[in-house]
Amino acid sequence: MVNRTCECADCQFRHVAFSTLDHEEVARLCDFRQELSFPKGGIIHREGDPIQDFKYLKSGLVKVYRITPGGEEQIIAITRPFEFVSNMSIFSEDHYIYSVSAIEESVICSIKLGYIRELVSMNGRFALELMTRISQITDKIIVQSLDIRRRNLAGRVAYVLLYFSDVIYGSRIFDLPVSRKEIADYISMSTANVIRTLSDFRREGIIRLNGKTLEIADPEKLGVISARG
Amino acid sequence: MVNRTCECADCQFRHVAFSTLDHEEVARLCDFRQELSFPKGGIIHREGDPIQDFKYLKSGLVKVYRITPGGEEQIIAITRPFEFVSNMSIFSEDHYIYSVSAIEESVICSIKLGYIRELVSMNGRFALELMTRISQITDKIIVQSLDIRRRNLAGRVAYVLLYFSDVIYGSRIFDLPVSRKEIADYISMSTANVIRTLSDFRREGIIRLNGKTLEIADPEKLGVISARG
DNA sequence: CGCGGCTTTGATGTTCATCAAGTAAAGTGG
DNA sequence: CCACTTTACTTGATGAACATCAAAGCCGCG
Repeated sequence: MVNRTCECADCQFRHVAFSTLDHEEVARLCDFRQELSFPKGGIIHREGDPIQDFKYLKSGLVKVYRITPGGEEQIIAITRPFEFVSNMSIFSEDHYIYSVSAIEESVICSIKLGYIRELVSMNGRFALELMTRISQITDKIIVQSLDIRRRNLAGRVAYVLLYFSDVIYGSRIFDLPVSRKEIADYISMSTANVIRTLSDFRREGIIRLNGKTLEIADPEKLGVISARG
Repeated sequence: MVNRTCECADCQFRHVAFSTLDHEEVARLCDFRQELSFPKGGIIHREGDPIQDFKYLKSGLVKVYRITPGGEEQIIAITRPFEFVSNMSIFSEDHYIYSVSAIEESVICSIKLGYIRELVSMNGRFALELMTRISQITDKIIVQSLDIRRRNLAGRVAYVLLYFSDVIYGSRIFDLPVSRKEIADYISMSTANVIRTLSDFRREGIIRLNGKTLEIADPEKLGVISARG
């Protein structure tokens, strides 16, 4: 699960937020860094765990979620690499307010938060770069939450399918990474109605759906439903 | 509308994010700073305007909102002083993605963004302080949006009344700062149903309501409705 | 095979938005 | 200050949207 080899200097992911670090800073980074692998379904951290590391996703796919007082999962984000995993709250809280788990097998780069704070303090360009990245990510989450809220059910399903297609996979054909129930938890509707809406789209020829495999047959129409909804 | 006198060194709002600045930095701040007053209803900035300043609210009450493709207002936040006004996007975008207007007469402290970036670069403690503040604010917005999404109508109305009471006014009796329609735009429901739900609460003795004046007569029951909804 | 979890569909009732009509309140111009 | 106009508020009635419940099919896994 842990891999301590460190080739940060050559890491292709330095552009995520570490492009401004100099030679020595990168070298020190290795001392504060771990690479962690998680199997499908593995929990990266839970609500309430103490925040001790700055983590970002190197490969895989994760979901960020919380448990409501009623005991249901509410999914906040499903994201690909380069989006931070512990983006929110690392500067404002000392315990996580959301859980994160791996939807696909995932690799996390985990850096001691103390060193990140040190870098922010010492390296102004790093501070600016990091703020920019974190802002981008939180902006996206807020916009997505507002987008979902203002849509009706068909609009929500269309929206999330286009999100998977355009943002997550960049392809009109892909395997749904989550269960119907998780889609429901993501866009705040009931599982039955997610399935019903998918069946409607299939009957209307907007999508082709076979188990988890989905093809968006008519992206324009799906876009109209998403926009109008 | 503009007030150029500068007594930043003594400003009671330095704790917002400027507590770590030294003497000289505060002095320079004055060169990059303006104080702007807005009447009730005044627009502080609009979606699409270029972002040139870091702004925060010194007094008053503002709403942050966007216009949906359908032409309706969707309110993202209603906030009191110390919460930044142009918090989001100042590091990730060069044009505002939300509009902000004054619900009550408001005073904004507006600082050239270039100087803020300079401070972040030069003063690590300031960078950390600012990141912490911005994180707190975006965290709150995300949580609130998720909270609203998972509630039914009665729960949403109860939630927003408790928000006004506990967070905005700190009192069980207050004047509603916004119209019924704005409440609807805030919690994503129709105006008629906001009114209906308020009438229900009044009939059940949970609130007393006379025009804009509202008293929460039974906070416990309202809390239950908010929690269960 | 047989069991348990995910999926699908139908039936039902509730929740909610919309429409319409009316009332109160708040501006506006003379 | 009053008549007029407009905007905000309120309520009821209606139908559409949506959640919930129940039953059955499917599929993977022991």
